[in-house]
Amino acid sequence: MTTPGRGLHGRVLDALGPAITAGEYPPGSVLRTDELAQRFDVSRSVMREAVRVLESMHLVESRRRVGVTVRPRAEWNVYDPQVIRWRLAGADRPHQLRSLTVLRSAVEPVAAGLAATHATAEQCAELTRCALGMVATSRGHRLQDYLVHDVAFHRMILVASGNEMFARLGDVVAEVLAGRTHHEVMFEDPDPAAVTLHVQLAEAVREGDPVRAERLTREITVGALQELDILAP
Amino acid sequence: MTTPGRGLHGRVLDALGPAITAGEYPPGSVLRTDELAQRFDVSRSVMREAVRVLESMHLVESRRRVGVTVRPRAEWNVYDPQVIRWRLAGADRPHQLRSLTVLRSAVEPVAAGLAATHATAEQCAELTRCALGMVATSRGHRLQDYLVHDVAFHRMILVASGNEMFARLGDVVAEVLAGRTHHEVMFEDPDPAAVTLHVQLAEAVREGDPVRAERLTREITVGALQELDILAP
DNA sequence: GAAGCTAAAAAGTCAGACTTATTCATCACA
DNA sequence: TGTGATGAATAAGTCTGACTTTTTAGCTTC
Repeated sequence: MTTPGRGLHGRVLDALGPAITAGEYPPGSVLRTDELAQRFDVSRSVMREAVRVLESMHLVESRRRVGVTVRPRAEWNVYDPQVIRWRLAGADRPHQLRSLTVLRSAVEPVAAGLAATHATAEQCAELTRCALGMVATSRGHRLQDYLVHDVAFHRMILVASGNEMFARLGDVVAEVLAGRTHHEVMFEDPDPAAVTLHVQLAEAVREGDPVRAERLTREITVGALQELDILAP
Repeated sequence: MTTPGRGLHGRVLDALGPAITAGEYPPGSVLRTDELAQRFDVSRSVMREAVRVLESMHLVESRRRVGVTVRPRAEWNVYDPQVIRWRLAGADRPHQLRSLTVLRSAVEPVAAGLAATHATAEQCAELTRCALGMVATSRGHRLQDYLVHDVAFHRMILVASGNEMFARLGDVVAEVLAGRTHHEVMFEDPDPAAVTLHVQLAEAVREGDPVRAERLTREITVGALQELDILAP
């Protein structure tokens, strides 16, 4: 989690961002900087900085003589980690979770395949450590500890792929896994089959078997998708 | 392409963004707002807005008493369309092009599979139109016209997938295809085999055959990757 | 009814004064 | 000698008020 409230403009963003992404101000809505500044009790300069940030996320568009217009959802920078967090915290969390899980199902298998050929010895070792950690915490209602290893594991796969675009999805995957553990599914211990798949995946990467690594990851992500289907068919 | 120079702070960004992403200010470099404001001949308020935007892209970090620090590349929001454009315009364009093409190879096949089951009749029709347009412009050095249809085709696949995360990669794919046509490979007419694959893909989606759609798209993206290997082995 | 003019509205810009957090160097004390 | 407290310097952060610029909407005129 990033620092919540780095300055006044950050506070404003923490209030406005979630409101906009939640659809509280529907696309086309017009806000006025001065009015917002009054509402949040900050100076116009601070408000302007906040608007600039929202603008860079393509959440709003600022035009002279008209005001700050909320843009349609299709134009939002939905890969911005901040936007993702705001949306995950809001009402369309289930929808968002599904979108991201589908993205994972596309990216992670390919990343795992690349990791099998590119991973360094240290990365392989770390991967195995994570898998063992998952095994060790997979029983006895230690979901919180399990999550830590799970996140580290998937993050390492993405980093070890050697592709920076994949690597930067680590935070997204972390959010999805955390969200799953905290609010939605998984009230009991994780599926033993899934744990085994992770151990085997670490093996495949270590042995430099991209085909097997990709196939195993596909099984993992299919499982993640099925979890969602069970929850919201 | 977005509007270049929407206000003074935009001009500053158009100068600073490319400089930072090009590594002109290496990670750890410290800039001072006042100095930058002087250099670009703008007021401090304008400069502060620009810094806030760079900060929201995780390109820099602003801290009291120390200044504006350039963050390490690994922390940049590399999915921000603006950042992508800056980097594609800079020195590590080849590296960036490769990263993005690998991303395409992961995402597009899955998107095509989803499109085969989710695409509306109108989307299927548009897809076919695009494919025919590609055929029509595939000979006689009409690369510019070909590109338009190619971009529209891939964009439609991503949109028709029904997943918003995929849909938002349309701009990225457009940048990659445009970059390829304009500067790097493709001095002659496009590969006829690739054109055929697109026609068949439109077919597969129309017929609702996800497996075939995914397989065909994999062939297309493998081709795109090979093009890069030929250029920079 | 179309073209052009005018006035208002809201963002954009600037300058300057002031506040606050953070760092670094100095100094006293153990 | 090392450690902790003190204080000054520094750069970002904030606020205010005046002014500029662009764009729209309404009105006038032909």
